[in-house]
Amino acid sequence: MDGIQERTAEQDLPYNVFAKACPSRGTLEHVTGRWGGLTLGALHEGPLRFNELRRRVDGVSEKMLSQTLHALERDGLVHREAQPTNPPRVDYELTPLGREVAERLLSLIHFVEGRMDDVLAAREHYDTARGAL
Amino acid sequence: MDGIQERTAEQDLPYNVFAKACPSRGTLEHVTGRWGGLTLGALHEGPLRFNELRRRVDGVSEKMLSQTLHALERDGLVHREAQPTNPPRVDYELTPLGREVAERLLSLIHFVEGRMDDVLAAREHYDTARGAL
DNA sequence: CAGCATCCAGCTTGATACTG
DNA sequence: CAGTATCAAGCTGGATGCTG
Repeated sequence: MDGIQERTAEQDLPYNVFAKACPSRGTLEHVTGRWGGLTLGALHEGPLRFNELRRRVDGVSEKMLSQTLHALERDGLVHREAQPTNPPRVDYELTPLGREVAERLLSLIHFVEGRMDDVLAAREHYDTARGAL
Repeated sequence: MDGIQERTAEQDLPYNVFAKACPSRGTLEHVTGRWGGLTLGALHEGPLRFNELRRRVDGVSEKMLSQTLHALERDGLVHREAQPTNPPRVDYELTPLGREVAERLLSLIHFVEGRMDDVLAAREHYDTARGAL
């Protein structure tokens, strides 16, 4: 086995996602939510403007992207840079903290992407086993 | 409104979460969803029975846990071992694939937990800056 | 271009009750 | 214990229209 840190989930941290009332739960949800993860992932490549981001994150609506961006900015993961030009130009980019979060997220995303064949196979197996009952 | 197929600066993978129609998107959502992540995190410590899991994942309802577990089992991330005893006993545990996913997820979770002070500070800053307008 | 406000369909969720 | 079934409520998110 590789040298994975074999710690049991609860360490002596002040914050614990497993507790319902912990604020870390909320932040984790912003990060892993439907659009949060994809937004952070897209921004990991570099700064993007609002509509660039929208095209990049396939399927997101204007409203949801705006909402997502606000939540991430509030959590200090994304920096918003508005230029008072006409037409307006606004760039979004990851903060150093956001970059670290995005890296860990991307590690998960890429892993899942890389193992989709296994997942799909498991799915098929599960479904046929069920159908046979 | 078709999706962008082009990959970004990413690697050359057949699956791409950024595309709306990619099945990896669904799996990623099972994994990072409201309860999926916490469930995988809890199971990373070892096998747990249904109600143990419920207690561990604070706030999850019976129904949501059941639903979550089914999705994860179908995706091949969790293994369900039922013993036909009375009263019934069912153990859930991660598959090897599930363990790898859980590790990456936990890396993210622990990172977020460890930086919550920064997040909370950013939040406060954002809110007071807004309120001042 | 970069958004905010509003409306509302429908999906998600939580209670509750019930089964094996 | 380990779930399933059902139903109401509420939140999510898309469409639309408007502003600077």
